[in-house]
Amino acid sequence: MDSLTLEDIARKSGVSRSTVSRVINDHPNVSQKARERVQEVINQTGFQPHAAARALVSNRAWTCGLILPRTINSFFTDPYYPCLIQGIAQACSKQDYTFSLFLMGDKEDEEKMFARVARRGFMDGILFQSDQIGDMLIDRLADSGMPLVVLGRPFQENKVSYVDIDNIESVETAVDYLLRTGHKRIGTITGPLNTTVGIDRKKGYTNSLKKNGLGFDESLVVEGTFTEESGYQKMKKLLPAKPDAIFAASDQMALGAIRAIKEYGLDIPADISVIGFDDFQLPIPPSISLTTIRQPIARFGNEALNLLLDIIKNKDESPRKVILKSELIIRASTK
Amino acid sequence: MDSLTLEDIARKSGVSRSTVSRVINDHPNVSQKARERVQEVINQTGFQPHAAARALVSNRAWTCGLILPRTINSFFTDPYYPCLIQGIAQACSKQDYTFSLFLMGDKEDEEKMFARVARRGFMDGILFQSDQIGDMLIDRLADSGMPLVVLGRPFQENKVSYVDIDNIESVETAVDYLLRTGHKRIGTITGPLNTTVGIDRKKGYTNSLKKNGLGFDESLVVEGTFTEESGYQKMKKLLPAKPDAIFAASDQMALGAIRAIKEYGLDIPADISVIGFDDFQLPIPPSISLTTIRQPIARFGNEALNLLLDIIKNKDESPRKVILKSELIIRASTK
DNA sequence: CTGAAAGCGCTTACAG
DNA sequence: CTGAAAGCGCTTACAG
Repeated sequence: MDSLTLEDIARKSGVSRSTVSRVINDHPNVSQKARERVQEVINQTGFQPHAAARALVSNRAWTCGLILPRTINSFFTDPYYPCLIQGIAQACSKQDYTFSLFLMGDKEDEEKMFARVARRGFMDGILFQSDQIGDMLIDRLADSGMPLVVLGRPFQENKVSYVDIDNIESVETAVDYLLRTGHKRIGTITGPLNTTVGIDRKKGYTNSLKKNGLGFDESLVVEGTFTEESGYQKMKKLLPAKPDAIFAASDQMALGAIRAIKEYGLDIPADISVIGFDDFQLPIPPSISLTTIRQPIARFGNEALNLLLDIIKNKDESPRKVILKSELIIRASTK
Repeated sequence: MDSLTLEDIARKSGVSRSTVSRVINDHPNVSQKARERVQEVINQTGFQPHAAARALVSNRAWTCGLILPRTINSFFTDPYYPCLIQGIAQACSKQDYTFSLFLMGDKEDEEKMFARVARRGFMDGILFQSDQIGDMLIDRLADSGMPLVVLGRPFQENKVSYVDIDNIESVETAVDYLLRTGHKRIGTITGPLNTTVGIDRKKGYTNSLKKNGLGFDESLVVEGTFTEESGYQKMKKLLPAKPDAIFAASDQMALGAIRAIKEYGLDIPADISVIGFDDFQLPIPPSISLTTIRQPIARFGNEALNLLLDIIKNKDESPRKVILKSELIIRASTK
């Protein structure tokens, strides 16, 4: 590792260290000639400014934190997390930012994370994945004054900035669609009801039933955990209630539900229609042609980072929210 | 965000800034009395030293990079990545380190990543997930002089330090076991054969056959991609060859293979025994009781980070390797 | 457009 | 054990 400094580059190109700094930071006040000379030396030597020195003086670390509560069972099986990470990685790369990942397990991790995050000069802001347990942390983080954007609606939605997708509306649309296409007994496998995303998607379901003059049938509603296995187990519980359609709050659960339905000897969509939620468009498409709600996960990461950078730049105090639209994708699992 | 400096703490506790620094860094040369006084002020104010200032002067950023080539299809579906990330996160937390994640897609990401990684004062070292495509990058990274540990055996194994598990030996043991328990026609679904892990696990398979005096039967070997879906598809190809046992190079593929076998109407393990590889011990256990090789994934991350920290501290030049033992876990999918 | 100078917040010999 | 001082490698008014 060479350790050239600005001073070295300045000497080699016959200008002052101020000028070199200006060239590096694309400052306008540099003559064409000087700029070219310096640029040449930089290219030739492969000089890279010292990140820490730069962070110290400019008060900008060019790094943000992504905090994921590890309390979520689905972390290891739900493509949501890799997709989210990919989206944020791409957005960061575009903005010349870097992100540090924090996976919190126990209370101790939490304290350690908090101490490190609080160190000035370390990160410019934080992206925090909303969930039930971690939500206590949101208050602490918000109080610390560190720029913060929550991924998904947090319980304290008026206090912090967040980005979310239109969970309620999109599910409502999907269930409307099922009703319009002649289904009478629509069941749902919800997400965990101690999370806002679980609550909101369930709300979309009940909204639609109510709006269409249908009563709420307890026996048609079960609570899952977003995993394939929970979809499978919960669908078994639902089958005796004889639904003719199912809305599952994630694709993984929809896949599990389909497995249970087939095992039971029923046909999809002839006997039961199934709608999922996610449609992450992975490199390997699922073998089942699933009607589902597509959430724009890549855009989600992108919008979150942009909102965060905006807050960092403008020292904006008032919480802001960004809600992204999802889209119903109709395929072969509904009739 | 308060922005106290060392100087402020020094004033408040009636000592010099040197002494405060010593307290923070646990330097022995501080009187009990001074230490207590300073500690009290620190606790009271919640002072945290400025990370960038510290990194600048101590030449240690307390951050490392984790680089994952995103070229791998299985990134979105294989629990390997979340497990790995968790292992490294835990190890980092213990060592008071932070890690930045780099997910590379195209050539452009690669250049950006490289430029950022090369900036001095930004990261102390790099963990690089081995794979076929990214391996060109390993040379560049190694040449840059940045401390580097590769996760999994890289193709240029003599040039860089790495940690790996005993792929060849453990698979050999597993296939030995199948032979010992009376199986005659053992097939395998390998990993991608342009990766060292794919190659090594296949080698374990052929080693065992050879050692036990069995010929290599082309029709019993197919190449998968580590995903469930590829296990399913490839097993279908394998069934006409009438194997009585299968070694799949990942649990995901084993699960896919089992799906195909059951669909075909055969029984496990009565007709075909199945052994997988991974046994990540996720919070949600798989519904199938699978005989498999357990790789110590949490330890893997831990050992990798420790090796890296060691290299950083000792400026060690000669490449080192750490090989971890896996373990055959016998369950109900073998007879 | 350019350079000399101050300063960011630390750590660490050095002298006492 | 303690403090004054130098210095890490940058950026950014300031004066020209």
